[in-house]
Amino acid sequence: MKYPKLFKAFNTYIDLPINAYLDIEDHLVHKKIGKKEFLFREGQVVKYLPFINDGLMTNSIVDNDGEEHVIQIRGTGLWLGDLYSFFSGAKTRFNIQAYQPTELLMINHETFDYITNNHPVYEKYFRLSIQNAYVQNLNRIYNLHSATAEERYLDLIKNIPELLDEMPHYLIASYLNIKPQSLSRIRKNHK
Amino acid sequence: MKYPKLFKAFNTYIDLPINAYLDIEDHLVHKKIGKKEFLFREGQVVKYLPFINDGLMTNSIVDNDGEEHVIQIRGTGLWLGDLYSFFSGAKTRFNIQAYQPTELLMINHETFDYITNNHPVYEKYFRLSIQNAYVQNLNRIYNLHSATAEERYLDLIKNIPELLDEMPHYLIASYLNIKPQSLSRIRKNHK
DNA sequence: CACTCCCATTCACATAGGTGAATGAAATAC
DNA sequence: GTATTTCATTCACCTATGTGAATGGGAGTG
Repeated sequence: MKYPKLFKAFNTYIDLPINAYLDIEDHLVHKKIGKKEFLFREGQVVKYLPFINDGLMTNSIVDNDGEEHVIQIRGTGLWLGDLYSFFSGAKTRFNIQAYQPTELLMINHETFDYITNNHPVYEKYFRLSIQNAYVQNLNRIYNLHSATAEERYLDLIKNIPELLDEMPHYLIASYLNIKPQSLSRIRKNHK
Repeated sequence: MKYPKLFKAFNTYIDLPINAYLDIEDHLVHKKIGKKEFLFREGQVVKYLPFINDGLMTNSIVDNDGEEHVIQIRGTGLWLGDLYSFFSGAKTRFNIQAYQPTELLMINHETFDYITNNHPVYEKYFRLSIQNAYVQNLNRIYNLHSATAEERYLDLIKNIPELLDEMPHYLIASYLNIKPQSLSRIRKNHK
């Protein structure tokens, strides 16, 4: 088994037979990208579903004032792309970017059709996976509504303690919907 | 055709053959609920996928301080439930509630299995539908990050002008992530 | 009709977080 | 190894939004 993390990811929502897993291994597009490198940029049509086999990535949008807003942060063992663009063929609004040297395993359309046709359990996996992501987003919205900046910060570092070392603080601030100065201020109170 | 709005909703993402549509009509659970009535409450396991055939509903969470946070507002022609709870059997975190007399068409598990087995195109519809909802949530998060309270207000009433007449302002304020007093202040500047 | 209750609005004041500038350390480039 | 750029931090000040109290209108109930 070449990619145990991918196998494990599938098995969080379904019981994936080992042969169904092995059938996907050689159809994956393997890609490495470096710090600050973009995987996809706003305006492109996304041709792959990317799994982060090792690394750290952000999904962000740059607004009209040129300010970058980090919408999602995802690390090793998770997917981060734009399902909508992949399946609809529409141009993506998002910038998907690495912030550590990152190793990706990517599924293209051909592979997606191949594996879902041969192993319907994959279809179920992707449905459950997106349902889960959908609810995560609702929870994120709730969090932005109900928690203070300080609470959001404490929450985040509780969940991903290594983030402070692995990602520029100004991006963490953006994800928390505060300015870097405010993040510094909050951190000062928690030393 | 009893429910043209439902037929139209299906046809936003797929081409639904009329016979496939007719096959669902008599399996729907029809329900009417009144102002302020709950469809589902936090802690319940959601047994239906509800389509709003006519009316207006909110999805909200009450925090530890007893404050209600409106996460979603949906009107006629849209779905609003908890897909996650419906498909996983987990208890929902959300309160789904009407704010106008509301007429619902609901799909239960038996009907869902029946129609997706007989007409695979429904499977595709629900997958596309949730992908779309997922991206809407990302956009909502972006909006909360990048727009001021005033911009969010103007955006909202541009998209749903009737909302101000049909829903208590304190809930609109909650959806915008501001207090009712702040909504009043903003509205004063736009008369 | 009178009595509540609920809610939108306004005001005065409080505060979380934003802003812009200054500093220095670390990373990157030359 | 030095120069340059990037970024985290701090500070003083500012502003959008929150808070709590007061007011009055409108809907619902008896």
